[in-house]
Amino acid sequence: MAASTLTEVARLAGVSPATASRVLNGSARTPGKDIAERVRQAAESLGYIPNAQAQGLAKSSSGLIGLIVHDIADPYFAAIARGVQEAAREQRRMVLLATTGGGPAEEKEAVAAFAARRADSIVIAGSRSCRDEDRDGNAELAAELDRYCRNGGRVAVVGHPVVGATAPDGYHVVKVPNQELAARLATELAGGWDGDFVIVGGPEGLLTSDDRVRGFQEGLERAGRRRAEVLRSAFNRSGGYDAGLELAARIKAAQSAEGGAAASKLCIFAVNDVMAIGAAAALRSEGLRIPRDAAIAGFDDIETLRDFRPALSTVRLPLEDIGRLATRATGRHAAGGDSEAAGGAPAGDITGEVTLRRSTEAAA
Amino acid sequence: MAASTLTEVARLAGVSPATASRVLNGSARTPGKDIAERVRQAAESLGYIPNAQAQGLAKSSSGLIGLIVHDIADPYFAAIARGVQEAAREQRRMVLLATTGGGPAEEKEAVAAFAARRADSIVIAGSRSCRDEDRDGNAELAAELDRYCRNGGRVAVVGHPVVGATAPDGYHVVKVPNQELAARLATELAGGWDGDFVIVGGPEGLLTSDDRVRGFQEGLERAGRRRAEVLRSAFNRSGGYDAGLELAARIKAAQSAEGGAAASKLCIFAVNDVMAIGAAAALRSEGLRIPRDAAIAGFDDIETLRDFRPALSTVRLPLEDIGRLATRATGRHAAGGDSEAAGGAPAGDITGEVTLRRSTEAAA
DNA sequence: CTGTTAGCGCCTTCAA
DNA sequence: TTGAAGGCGCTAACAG
Repeated sequence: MAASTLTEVARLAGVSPATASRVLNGSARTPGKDIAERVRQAAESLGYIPNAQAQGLAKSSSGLIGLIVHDIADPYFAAIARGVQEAAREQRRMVLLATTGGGPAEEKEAVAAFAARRADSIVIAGSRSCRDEDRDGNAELAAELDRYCRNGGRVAVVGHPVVGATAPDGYHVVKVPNQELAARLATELAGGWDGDFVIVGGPEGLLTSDDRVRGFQEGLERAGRRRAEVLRSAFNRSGGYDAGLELAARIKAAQSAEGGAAASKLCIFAVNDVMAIGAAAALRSEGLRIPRDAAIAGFDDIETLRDFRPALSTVRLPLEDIGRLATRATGRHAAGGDSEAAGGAPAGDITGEVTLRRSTEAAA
Repeated sequence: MAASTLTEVARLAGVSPATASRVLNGSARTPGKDIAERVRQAAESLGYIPNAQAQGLAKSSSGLIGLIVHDIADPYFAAIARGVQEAAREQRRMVLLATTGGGPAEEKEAVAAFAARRADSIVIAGSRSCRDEDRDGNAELAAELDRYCRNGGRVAVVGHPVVGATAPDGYHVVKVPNQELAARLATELAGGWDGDFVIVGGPEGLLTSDDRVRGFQEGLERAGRRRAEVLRSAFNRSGGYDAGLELAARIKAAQSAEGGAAASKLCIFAVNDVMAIGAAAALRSEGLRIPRDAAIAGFDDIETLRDFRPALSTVRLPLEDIGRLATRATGRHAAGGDSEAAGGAPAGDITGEVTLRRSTEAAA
């Protein structure tokens, strides 16, 4: 009742298993046309499906690519996953999914699990952290990755290298110019905004968040503005909401102090779209309107959020491309820096685009 | 340079591979404490990672669960995927992801690929179709699933059984009461709405869409209202947008004909949230406001869309639970209908909740 | 309680 | 070109 095997196919076709194998997979070239046809028919009639585990064991390569994300339901990761999936399909590989909630300890476990399954490569998405509490976790993750690479595995990390990881062979980083883009966003915003800026950031030590905060401050400085205060909260909608409540209180206080809405208005930069949406919801729940009482901008340009009103100013990141590129970087043929040397722009060059929309319009 | 093997560990510990295996995995109980400790140390010092492929080959069971979705970046599927992922983790299994774009042909390929990898079970999410063009595809998919089940695989389908599939052992359907919930939505809506209803549905033959359309009509009827006209378009945001444009034109025509906004207003039911958002965007782009000029409701209650304004009336579906349940239904210990017989409510009973929000408020 | 012996299903040298 | 033999790493029956 178990699935039929290559041996059975061979027997039915009256050939040796070796021959059957040669026909059904493309080792050299398909042997004698008549023989080949017989084998194929036998396979067909038995409903033969090759056992990938056995193939993998014999060839020691599995056709698997492991993807590690914080949370697959987060639209940011879902978009990256789509890119990974597409690229994997091109390479005729399957993707193994692991969600970790963001801790390096879980990430380490995921890497080990992938290694056990002999995944050919691993893509790690999700912000790295350099907080003290994550020190040990990071070190263990780095060690695990190192071992994986030494055993011939390929790794691509989105954003930042794993903290403390040496860069062994097969270790790629898909860099995302968070800092530069945040700076550009700040500059453009400063051009049309008189009031002060506030940043709603994630916890200190989250590299992606830190980059965006730093970049935004730089951009402000470049535009001759004073640095923005930074509020810290969770790197998700609820964090944004909390910060939003705090800000709403301040705004209302300022408004009543100055006796009118003519007060200098605040422009809020949340380090990702989801936080921005949370903050906006909080302001709204306190009776404030955007952009009348405050402006707000995010980062990522999450597709599902594009219909949000007022339309959110943000930085468009090509999330799918990021996933695709990371995956391709770990492909069999992507080992060397050839594409970089030959084609001009390195294949891993991600770029984004500042996108100003209504949420930061100066007009009341 | 390749990862170290069990044999190496055994040799280093001075025991037989069998013993090492017994220690490192839990077959009976761990042998002699001293021996066990030695083996564990040897494994540790070699950085031993068991080869899951080899284990799978030997035990003929892989610890893999395959998940088939239309598009992982679609928040509906992403939410289900999260549930699947969680349940898989509980069962110490890993999830293999396949995205198909919705065609039965691709789904069949995915099933075959999972079968090749010897996935223990498969979860299929995404609407079934009974359109003519999908007839052959459905048949092939059904055949493939059948074969998979006969070989001992377990399958759970979300929503509807695969068209034409006999129900072999190990084949589960997680039913979603789309029709009933849509009916309830219609009834509740009818209670607070005087005007006419229109349905924005997906293409005819998409079972989920059809169920929701049918249910909504039923609910209307039950409430003593006349049936709604049904507009057909793509089962995604852009389909909703197209339909929205069409409706906007009608609404404006009606308004100017009656010379005022006092005309009987339209309530639009889009068969899923994403379509509803698309339709809402279209209305807005034509200068119409919700719920002033028309009401609108969706289905699913997608999390990312909850901050949309005006808040969307919809039917909350426990997407994560659905994924979890589907996964559990295919677990090793979920074979029989025991849970159903023993625990009262069948484990696969999904329920939803009508959630009325501002988008369908009658007040102008 | 431990070691020995066969495979799991396939691929890949090697001879023929 | 085709077949025979060995092994990928592990587990599961036996035997000791």
